[in-house]
Amino acid sequence: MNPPDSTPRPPGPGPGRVRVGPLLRLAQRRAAHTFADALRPLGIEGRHYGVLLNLNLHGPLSQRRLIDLTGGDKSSMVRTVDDLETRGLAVRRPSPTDRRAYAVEITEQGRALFAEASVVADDVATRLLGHMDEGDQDLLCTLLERFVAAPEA
Amino acid sequence: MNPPDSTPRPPGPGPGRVRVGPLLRLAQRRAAHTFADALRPLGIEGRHYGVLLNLNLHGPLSQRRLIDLTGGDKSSMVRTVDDLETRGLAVRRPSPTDRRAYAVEITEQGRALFAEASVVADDVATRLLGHMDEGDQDLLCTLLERFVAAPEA
DNA sequence: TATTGTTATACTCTATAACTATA
DNA sequence: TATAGTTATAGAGTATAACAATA
Repeated sequence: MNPPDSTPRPPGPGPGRVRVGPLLRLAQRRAAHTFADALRPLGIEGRHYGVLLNLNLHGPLSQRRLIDLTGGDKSSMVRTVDDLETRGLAVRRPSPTDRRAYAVEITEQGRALFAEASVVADDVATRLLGHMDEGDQDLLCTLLERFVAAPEA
Repeated sequence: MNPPDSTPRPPGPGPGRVRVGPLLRLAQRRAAHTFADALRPLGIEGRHYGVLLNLNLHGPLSQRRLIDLTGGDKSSMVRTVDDLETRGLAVRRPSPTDRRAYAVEITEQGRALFAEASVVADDVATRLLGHMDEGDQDLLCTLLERFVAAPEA
């Protein structure tokens, strides 16, 4: 039968945890679209920005390490680093410690474009988070950091 | 009426709102993989679970409304509802108020499988969030709810 | 034996447009 | 004119396996 039980339960603090998957999906899509639109004039996409951010933060990294830090798989990372190298934003140098690996390094041009992109990213973040309390904005980022810092199962 | 930013963020290695994009990407990938693996034995994917969850929560919904609630686009939603209907987990009924639209409704079988899937989802959520403090787990979900509840730009 | 990076391939997801029937 | 849903198609993203060089 048709139970008139259409109880529109408010998304209160109740059964939230099972929704973490669907919620992350929605949140990521919203952020990805906004970022993509904003970065398009700079000629890069989110995946490029993520790599530049980590190269700028941590110094030269192997593609393996970049995959762990930004997500994706080996073949995608090859394409992303190819793109960055073609545009002169990063270079592949031989790793000093592992002859199998590269040390992908950000260039001067890369740093310059990353600085531009960071202004854009900050503006995007402001738009994405602007409807939330200021404290909650930082809290969300902090909790996301903790979430992704999970020990590998 | 935001007060002037009296709490300056450390611009250095701190959380940093500019990282909300890359962080959401990482978080979503982690959750999506874990959910997909766990739901596979039940024969559904994350997108199906998201639709069932909202149908169970809100009652019959148009495909338009489902898109707003779960993300995706019109063609993807057609496929997802097709899948659910083929498996007898949901049915398309004519909308009582709009003859263009369907009222997608969860079936008895749908509720049964959703109950199973929710057990799985809860287990997955426990694994995904298990390394965080209990309070932080709920807080993350609550903040994600607020994040995706942004007024459409 | 395992791992880094490359290449090739297939598959899924996404975006877009055209179309209908309604509003 | 605009919207709900369908269909078709192209493009991007993703997963997978094979391979060479090195650990």
